[in-house]
Amino acid sequence: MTLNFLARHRSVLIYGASLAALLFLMKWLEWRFLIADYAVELYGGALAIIFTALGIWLAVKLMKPKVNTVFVEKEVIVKTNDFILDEQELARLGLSKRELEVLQLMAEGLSNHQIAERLFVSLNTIKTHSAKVFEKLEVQRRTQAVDKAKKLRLIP
Amino acid sequence: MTLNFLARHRSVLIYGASLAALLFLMKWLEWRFLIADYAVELYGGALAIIFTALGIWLAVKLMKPKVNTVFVEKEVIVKTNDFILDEQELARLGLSKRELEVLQLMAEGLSNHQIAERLFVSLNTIKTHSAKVFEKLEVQRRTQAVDKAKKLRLIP
DNA sequence: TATAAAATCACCCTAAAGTATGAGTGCAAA
DNA sequence: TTTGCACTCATACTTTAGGGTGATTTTATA
Repeated sequence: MTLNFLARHRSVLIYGASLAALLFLMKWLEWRFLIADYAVELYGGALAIIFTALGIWLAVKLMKPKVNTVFVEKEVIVKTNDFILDEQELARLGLSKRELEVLQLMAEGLSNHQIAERLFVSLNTIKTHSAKVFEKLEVQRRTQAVDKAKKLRLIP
Repeated sequence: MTLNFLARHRSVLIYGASLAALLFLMKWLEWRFLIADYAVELYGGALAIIFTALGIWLAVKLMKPKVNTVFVEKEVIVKTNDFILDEQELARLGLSKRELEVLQLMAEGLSNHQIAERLFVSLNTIKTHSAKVFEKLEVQRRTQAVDKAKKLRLIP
């Protein structure tokens, strides 16, 4: 870490050290030939060097590494299954509320008998309704009715 | 060459010039406040602050900010109604190519007889395949098989 | 080459779906 | 009040689907 720092700021340090040395020499000569009246300059010079170093150290310490956030898009494929009843088609075909109900349950895979039980009616009633549904959808069997109803968006 | 040197070491030169100017100022102040003995502490304090700031400035200028690159995955929802076969589910259930074929035609509303004709096989073959499909899907009737297969994304 | 799985086919039987015909009740609109 | 439609239910019959058992051929893999 320190070695790394030294390596990277070699020029600055050398410059600083040279300047400090020069200052020191200048002061030393001045102090040698005069009394301590000029000790202030030496004191000031040392202070300058020390606090410069301190400032550098603080900056290094406080500096936060810049974070570069790169967003990578990841596609998530979602099948849209939002069903919206085609009221217009429903009206056009003239399917009654009950007929649609039977069709829906048919599509869910219920047998006629099961649908009858679900709706609290007799099996005959269900046969009647499904016959009517087939007639209006112009189909021959439940699988055809379901397929067509899905395509016409009558059921989800 | 010289310009290049100046450009690269601009901060250092500025620092040096600043230091020199400050030294001059120091000398000038020393000479001006030679009488005021109490000015030493104030003088020293100001010097410390100035050179700390200068050090920080120098560090910021010279130090290249460390850049941390962080990769963040951002999910992009792609809504589609295009049918995508769930190969995994298909494999899990162990549906054969032929079985899936029969299931698809079943969902289209074809009777067993019609499917047989379409695939150039006998009605018995279709019954066998559909029986196998029901077994693997754990259902009892074609409408149930179709409903489940759609939900499992085996058929569109 | 042997083996397992897929594909194909047959036959028997039952259950479920689908068709046809008819009837009764309730409700809303003309 | 009458009429038409939706809903409900019944009966009889036909067709289709579904379950079970068994067999043969084809295909791919170890």
